[in-house]
Amino acid sequence: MAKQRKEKREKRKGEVTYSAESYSFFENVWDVARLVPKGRITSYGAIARYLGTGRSARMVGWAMNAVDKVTPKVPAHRVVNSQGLLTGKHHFKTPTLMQELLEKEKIKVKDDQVVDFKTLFWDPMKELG
DNA sequence: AGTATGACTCATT
DNA sequence: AAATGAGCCATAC
Repeated sequence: MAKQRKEKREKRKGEVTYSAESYSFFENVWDVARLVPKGRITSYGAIARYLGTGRSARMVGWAMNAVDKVTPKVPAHRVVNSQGLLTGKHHFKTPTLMQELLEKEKIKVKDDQVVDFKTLFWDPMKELG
């Protein structure tokens, strides 16, 4: 029994097996995240709102937590919180990776906060809808 | 099965 | 202007 459970777990890790609803939700989150242009950023809440789930920004965070398990890759580093703060940096391979990736795209970061956040902000509602 | 926990956000104080 | 509380809802334990 324990073995079965373990196998189930492994499978889960490798694939994306959520309930039908959350499955599409996660997929949508990733899709939107992938649409964020290089050198721009967006926020969890913006994605949530674009998907119509309004206040479930936390779930967007959960979706980001799962980007390891999914392809093509999702530029999770381009998703920050509503203030432009790099709140998710501890979930990257190294705590500094997120900032490094951003700086690679000419996005300046100071004290874990994106400089010119307002200017660089990419709103899916505006850009897509 | 119920509680705790977030890569969040908004309103209120 | 900074701190606090409440809403959010899928996972983890």
